[in-house]
Amino acid sequence: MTDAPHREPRSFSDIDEVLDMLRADGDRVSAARRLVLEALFAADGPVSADAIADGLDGQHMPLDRTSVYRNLEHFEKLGIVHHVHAGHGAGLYVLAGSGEHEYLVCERCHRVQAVEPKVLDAARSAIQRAAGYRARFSHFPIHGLCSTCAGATSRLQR
Amino acid sequence: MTDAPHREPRSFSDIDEVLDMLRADGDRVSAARRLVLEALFAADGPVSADAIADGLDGQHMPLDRTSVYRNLEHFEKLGIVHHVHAGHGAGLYVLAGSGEHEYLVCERCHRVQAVEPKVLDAARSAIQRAAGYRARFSHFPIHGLCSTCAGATSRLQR
DNA sequence: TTGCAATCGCAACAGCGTCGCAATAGGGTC
DNA sequence: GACCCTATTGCGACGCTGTTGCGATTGCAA
Repeated sequence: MTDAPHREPRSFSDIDEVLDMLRADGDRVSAARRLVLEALFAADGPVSADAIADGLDGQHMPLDRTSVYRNLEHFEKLGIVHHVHAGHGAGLYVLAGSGEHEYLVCERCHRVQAVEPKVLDAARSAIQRAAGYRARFSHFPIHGLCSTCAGATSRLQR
Repeated sequence: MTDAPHREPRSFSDIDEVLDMLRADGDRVSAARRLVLEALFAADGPVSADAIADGLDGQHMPLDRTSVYRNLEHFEKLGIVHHVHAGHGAGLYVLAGSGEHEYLVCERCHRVQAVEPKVLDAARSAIQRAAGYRARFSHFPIHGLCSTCAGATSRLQR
């Protein structure tokens, strides 16, 4: 799970568009590649490499973990995929097709929420002012309590 | 590296104070425990369990990794130590003695900077407003570029 | 000094990710 | 459609981080 994409994120909305991007690159369109992409398109959020290898739900034939990791890394280099570290446990992969996102993870319900980077710009400025850091939450998300869990917790504490 | 401390962070400034806290708790003061604490006091920031086991610099006799992990976890339950995930790689442990801290990690130079929680309160409010999350950066830090590296990067890009 | 439970250290294991290498299979060419 | 070349696959093994089981050791209280 090497960092740093080699290309800018690329936009697409279709699996065939991605396959064409691969072909245009001189890459082969193998069965495994197709299945990894199908799993990513089928997922409704970031998913682990293992989940993809198992076919998310056991639908498709199980793929070799190594190949899945290699393809995800390959896709990441091409700007088709990127990954997030949502806490302990495995890294999670998402299609980059709809532009960059940043993430928030609830420490209690473990839900991973994606937001447009501009949503966090005010927070980014505050961090810049307070600590001099230019923060990015696309690879390592913000951790905390989502509103639902925060509500539940404070109700319990009362 | 189980989460959730069992006690509130406790304050202390001295290794003997900590040893007394252990004794007061009915815990034994073993050689291994003493060495782990010495390593934590000697470190000038968060350190990995392996670094502690190796004696930071090979000064003390190497300790068993398992024992180090078990002691760190034990100390964490007592509110003496807590740990941070600074990126890929191993978790990092710090004494809790001087109160809670939150962390920022530079994605480029990998330096881990600790700040008082109140420094990030404005950012926390901005996140609360923008996404409804109550953010905590004490266990999973903020990632980004520190001012030095951000400066170096923008200079290179020019 | 003795006795016993807390702690230790070793060996083994689990999860995540990577590497090396021989076998397979895309896909261009004839 | 057959052929060839090499990108890609899948297997086995490994590395790192952390955990578990268990017999041996050792604090420490009596």
